[in-house]
Amino acid sequence: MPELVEVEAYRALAERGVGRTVEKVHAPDAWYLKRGLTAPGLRSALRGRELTAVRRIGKLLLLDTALGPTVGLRFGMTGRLHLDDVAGVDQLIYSSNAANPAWERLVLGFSDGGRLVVSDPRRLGGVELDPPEHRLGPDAAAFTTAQLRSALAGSVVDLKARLMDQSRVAGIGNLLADEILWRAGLSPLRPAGSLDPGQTRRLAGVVRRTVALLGVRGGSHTGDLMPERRPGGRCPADGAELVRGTVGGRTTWWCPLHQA
DNA sequence: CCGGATGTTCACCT
DNA sequence: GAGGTGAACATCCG
Repeated sequence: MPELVEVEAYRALAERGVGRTVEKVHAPDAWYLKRGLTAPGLRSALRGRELTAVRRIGKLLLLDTALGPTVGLRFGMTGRLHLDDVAGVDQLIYSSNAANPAWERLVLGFSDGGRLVVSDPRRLGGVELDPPEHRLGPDAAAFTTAQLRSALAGSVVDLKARLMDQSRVAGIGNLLADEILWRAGLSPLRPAGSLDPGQTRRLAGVVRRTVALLGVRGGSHTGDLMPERRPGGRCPADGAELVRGTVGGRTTWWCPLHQA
């Protein structure tokens, strides 16, 4: 599913669109257009505009246009990006890997004949103009220890819930959170504000390294813990049987032996 | 064949 | 204000 890792791959792919001009806008699904946006409104806002930059904050992909609005793309759990029929990621867990034109929620046709396509079977993502970027916390791929400290400080909320709070830290979803906490040896149930300075510094490092590693491997589902997230699964580090629970409203797996 | 599980965001409630 | 809960989504798995 698209967490920071997948959306970063989407961003790199979408770079190919920079410098090209939008000629056609196809937005057949009104549900997918958020915050009052309509298909005619989107069309008139984008047609004839050149893409000047592609950015990413957490799981939010941003397409800047010359003298026009910024397009915000969210991919939910099952959204995919294609550009000129090249896929942003090879495989997306929890989503169908088949292609189906009925799942195309947004198509930007460029004047050179290429096209940028957002397809999303379950329609959990969305498109908006000029999204409120300021509501997102620092990006987990590049944040500092000090930024993580302030994101966690003074909170009694479960550590995992805080890491997934996009307004505090942007980009971490459920699978990434479990992998990070497993690597850091921290229980998802730890009060967020209970980490000492050394633990916070180490966690910041684990976050950055895990994001980078899974990016190289090719997705948020490529963590070492992932194959063991099932009944009877065992900790790859010490062999203890993993515990399953609900933390921050999401299914959570962790090692009761070394995650404290 | 069908019920349950799946993660993200947001509206709503305490 | 901060934190918790549930709805909506549609497909896939057992």
